[in-house]
Amino acid sequence: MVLKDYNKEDKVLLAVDCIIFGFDEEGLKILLIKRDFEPKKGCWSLIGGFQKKDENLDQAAIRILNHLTGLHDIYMDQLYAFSKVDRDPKERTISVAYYALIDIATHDSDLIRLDSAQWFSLKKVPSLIFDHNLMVKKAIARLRQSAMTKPIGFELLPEKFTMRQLQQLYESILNKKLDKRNFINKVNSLDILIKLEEKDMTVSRKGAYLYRFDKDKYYKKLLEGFSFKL
Amino acid sequence: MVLKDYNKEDKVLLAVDCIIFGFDEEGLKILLIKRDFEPKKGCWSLIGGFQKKDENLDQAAIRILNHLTGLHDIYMDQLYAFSKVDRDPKERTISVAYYALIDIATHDSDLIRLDSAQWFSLKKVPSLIFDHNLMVKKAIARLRQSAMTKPIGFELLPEKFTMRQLQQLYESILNKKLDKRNFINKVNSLDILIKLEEKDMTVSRKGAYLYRFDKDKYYKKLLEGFSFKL
DNA sequence: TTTAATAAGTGTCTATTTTACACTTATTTT
DNA sequence: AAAATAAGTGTAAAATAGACACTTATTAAA
Repeated sequence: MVLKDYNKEDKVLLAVDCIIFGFDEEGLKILLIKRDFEPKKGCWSLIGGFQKKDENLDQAAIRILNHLTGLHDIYMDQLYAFSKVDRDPKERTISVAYYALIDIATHDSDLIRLDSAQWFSLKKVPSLIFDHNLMVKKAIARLRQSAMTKPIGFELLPEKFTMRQLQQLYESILNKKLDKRNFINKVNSLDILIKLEEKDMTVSRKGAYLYRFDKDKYYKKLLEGFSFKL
Repeated sequence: MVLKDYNKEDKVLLAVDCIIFGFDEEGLKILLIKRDFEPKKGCWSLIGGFQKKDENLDQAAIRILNHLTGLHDIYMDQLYAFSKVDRDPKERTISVAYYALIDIATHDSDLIRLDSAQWFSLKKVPSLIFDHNLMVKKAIARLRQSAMTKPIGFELLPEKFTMRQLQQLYESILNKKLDKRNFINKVNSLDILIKLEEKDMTVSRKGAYLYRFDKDKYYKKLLEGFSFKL
């Protein structure tokens, strides 16, 4: 064989589905939409769409997310390619899943126009179309893994946040209670937070100091990675 | 929109490329082939092929690996989908990379018929076609990550092996020297090895005890995971 | 204005894990 | 019999992780 004939090869539809993690005072959630088209019209599903010829998968994921939710400038990462032959009953489709992290409050305004979308707590995710529940499961596992090896939070928390919020974020992700003092000591040892003068007075009578991430140090740690045993 | 017209969507060629890691007395290597077809005939490349309609990606990876190398019953894992628009100059192609782990000696006989294939030490990987060097880089990073969070070695070592071989494997993967005593202590604490009566007398005058993996405990640890700081 | 209620904030001690480090042993070849 | 080779072995110090309880600032209610 001298020339491989690409034309003889099967082509497939390539979809992108997005697992959008959000965080608010109730904990970690994912964003789902009620499908308004067949197949599986009326069922809950991840946000998704098809890749176009002139874009790579990252771009497709960003476009689809923005188009369906209005969200922009969102952190996204590729998760996994799902390829079971009959995963989409209508036509052979391979789906590359991406996951995104956002702070729900910060992006609330973007999402207001989305009446068919809804946030679901991780523990209350309904039955989804196709293999979307599997995608969600895998995304949670990945997020958990990430939480223990690199700083996350930057994307999921508002610019200013309290230690308690950060702890609650980690508790949601890891699905377990953490000790307040140990958590603070650990986080402080990472040296990626800046303590502000300002206090958040809405959550308690005493008020809680606000922090923000030191972006430079945050991204440095992101590259290095660490082992965060919690 | 009530019915989404799948037919309007772009279809693409979906390729699978395999990063095959092998281990022998010289260390960790990857298997490359010299392409005998266009484009890029004569260049070094990963083993790859196209996915067919009636198979999922895992199956495609297994088929391609077996077809091109004769290897079978090989551990493989999906790595990442590479989708840069012009990654393949001939036609728009998305490639899902898989990586495989094998013990070179054990599979030598399978590979004998492959005169266009060659093992390259990780440090001497030549320039490859398309984005294959990027794939290799990402696969090494993944392998390194895996080595620290779950037991590997089962696939890369012969059935019976010495502690030194296991240590050399980890040294190759992590690309650093490890302390002999600390390594043994750590490995023993995992409780996944069975020490045999038998010694390997080929490597030293004193001989070295052979070990084998306790499959049950090995797979149990694989599910649990661990933190292996080396 | 005093009291009660709420969540924030703070430090130490113990257990576990990780790291550093050097000599003896079994065997073969000379 | 001596020399050479790689295997095999343990302990102490340092770093990290985990357990644990009281005080403080503030507001709302009495």
